[in-house]
Amino acid sequence: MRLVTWNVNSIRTRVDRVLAFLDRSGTDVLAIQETKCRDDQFPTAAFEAAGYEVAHFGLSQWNGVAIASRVGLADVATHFPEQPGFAKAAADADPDTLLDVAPPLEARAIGATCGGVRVWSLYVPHGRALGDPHYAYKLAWLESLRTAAKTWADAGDAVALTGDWNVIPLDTDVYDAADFAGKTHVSPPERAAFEAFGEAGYTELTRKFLPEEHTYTYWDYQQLAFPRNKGLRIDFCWASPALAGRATGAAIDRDERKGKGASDHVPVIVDLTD
DNA sequence: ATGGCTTATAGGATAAGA
Repeated sequence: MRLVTWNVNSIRTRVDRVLAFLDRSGTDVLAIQETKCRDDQFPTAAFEAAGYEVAHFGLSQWNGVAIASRVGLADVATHFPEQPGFAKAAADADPDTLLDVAPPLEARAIGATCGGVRVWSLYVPHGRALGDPHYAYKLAWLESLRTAAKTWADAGDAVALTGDWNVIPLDTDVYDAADFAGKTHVSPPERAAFEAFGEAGYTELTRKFLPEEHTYTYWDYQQLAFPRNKGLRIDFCWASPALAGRATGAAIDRDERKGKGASDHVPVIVDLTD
């Protein structure tokens, strides 16, 4: 089974490019992030015409996650257990006035069982800045996900946690680590929250097969980042113990960043035996 | 060329991204 994750940065803008990728890549399951639309706006018919079932979870123009599969799509979940919510208004307000009003859930996780694998398409919160409420939200989100992931691993489930993790795990995963000093994505708490999945028994499959330094999955739209190869490695696939041994390879489709109308992220591919 | 941000929005200044 070929499993791909791709932050498409608007599915409505990118649908032709995504369908062309599916057509040529042999993808069985595509985990999509940043669809930037509501469920009723998602181009479901185009995916179905290409032979894929789709589950999408989108609440507004922000975030939005989906799974497209041609090997089955069952038991869809639009959040993981204890997934925290976030609201700017709530974050800005006096905590004492919030009492026990829970911040709303964001569309950042969707899970489905595809071809015998429990696939989660994940869009980890950005964090915005160290000390920002969104940064605390990011760490809490990752901690809750790790707790859930540990229970799945302990149950022996074949789980793929694949998506845009918004963490740069190593200094060699960024064009210039000095440029990110004091910013999000590289802070020790974020890196620890990411590596905690390894401590929970998971294996990051793209690192296993693509260990070369300065291997990127994202290039900013600004300042000629792609022609200058000023990229980041932030899209990953963590596999549970029951799944990791089935991995046979990984690839990053760098060519997808070329040309007009590219997303700022490229597809990240892993191959799994049945 | 791989080229100096891009996307969405009760619709154009703002929020968000990394």
